[in-house]
Amino acid sequence: MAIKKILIIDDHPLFREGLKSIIRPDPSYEVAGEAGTAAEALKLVRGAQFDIAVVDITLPDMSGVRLVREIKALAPDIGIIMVSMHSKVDYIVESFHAGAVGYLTKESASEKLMDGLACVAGGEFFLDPAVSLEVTKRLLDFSGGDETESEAAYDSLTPREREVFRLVAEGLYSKEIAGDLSISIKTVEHHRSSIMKKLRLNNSVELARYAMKIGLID
Amino acid sequence: MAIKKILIIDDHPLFREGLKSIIRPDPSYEVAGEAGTAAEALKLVRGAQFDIAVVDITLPDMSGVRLVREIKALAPDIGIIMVSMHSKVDYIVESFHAGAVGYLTKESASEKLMDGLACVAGGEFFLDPAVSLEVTKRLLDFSGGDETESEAAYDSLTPREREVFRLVAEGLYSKEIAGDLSISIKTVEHHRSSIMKKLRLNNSVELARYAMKIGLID
DNA sequence: TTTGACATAGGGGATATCCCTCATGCGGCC
DNA sequence: GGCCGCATGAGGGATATCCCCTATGTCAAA
Repeated sequence: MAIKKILIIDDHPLFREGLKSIIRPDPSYEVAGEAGTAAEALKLVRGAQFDIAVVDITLPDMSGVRLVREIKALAPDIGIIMVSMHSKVDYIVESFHAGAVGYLTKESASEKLMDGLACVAGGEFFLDPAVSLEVTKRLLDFSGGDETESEAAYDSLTPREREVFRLVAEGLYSKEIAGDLSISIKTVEHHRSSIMKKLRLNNSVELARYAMKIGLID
Repeated sequence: MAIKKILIIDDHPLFREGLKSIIRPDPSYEVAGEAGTAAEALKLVRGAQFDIAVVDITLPDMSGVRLVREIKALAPDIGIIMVSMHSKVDYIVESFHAGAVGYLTKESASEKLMDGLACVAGGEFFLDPAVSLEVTKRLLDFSGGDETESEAAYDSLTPREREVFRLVAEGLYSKEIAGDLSISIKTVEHHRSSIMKKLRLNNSVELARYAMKIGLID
């Protein structure tokens, strides 16, 4: 079989270097490209053929989950392994729904990465056993209401709502946001209300957490 | 000169593996120990001699900055390089005040790590040039009021306050927290108020962000 | 033993939030 | 033209927040 070409997408060069060091000893694989942003990654995907992409779930310009969708749209045959800081069930479920076929956390041991590559190269799914317990449950009951909930929900926000969303999450009061955007407090509150309704959030703290979860701030 | 013994402290095995791969080719250094938690790290420092410690600023059981202080108390001669996801000025200033002599971000290129090791081994300070601009300013005016602000401030919280802190940051209402802890709403509000005063926060959203910044939640 | 820190609890008040409803103007779209 | 999504704005009300204040019991340290 031909050597598998791998694309590494992570905004931390030091981490990319680590992944490359782990992959390099195995002659079955070749790191054929690396990107620090989603934009760079998409450019590479358009310009060359890759067999496997290793994608960090948090990127500066786009969430990793959304990037997965865009990559799969351009190159449906590419196998995608997600790498995340967190082992949150939601992320994993979303990643698989978006088209990923592997998932491992940065807490994983390095052999896990090679296991994952082997699985994906062989056309199988791969899940870090450390997190697979709770996840398989969630993956199995895909009838259970909202699938890609948080990501899809965020997509449903209007541009103005996203703007207000960010400012609220930054810790500004409605009053300050109104001043910044030169609109009335009532309008800000209306947007905030719409945001919380769409994202099913109960208060500003949850809103801030959500914003951080999807990498909108901090 | 003898081979420099290095201790790597980071809660992500994959990242530790990456660092080891980068260091391994250079025969001047030897990764003589690694730890995933502050507790493990301190155990290793007590049991063996290390020349340099590479410390991640976010650890599960203790902040990297506090760990630096504890390590320096046990082994004053050890050279400490901080590695952080963020290039936030505060972190860097705090790290140096705590006793670190090097700082680089995970955004840094891998050669930077070796540069840093060489500097520290030679008894010099090391700062990733990418961030040194704004930092040198702050490091020079060390008279400028609050030094270790955010970390020292968090340390000043009482156990009960930390408990309430976490629950507030999770998005619970004072009412719910009062129920959880079986105390009155007024007491919860009092704790919350003390927390915000000590940490100089203006509202719950900032409180949540602070909690995430220091890795208390999510 | 007195002092001080901590956790507890409450009063009171200004302000912000959260949750409705309603209304207007502006663009697309069918 | 009529419909709909979007941004804008307002009114009103329940609840939470944020900011003061005082006060009590406990426990450890000085």
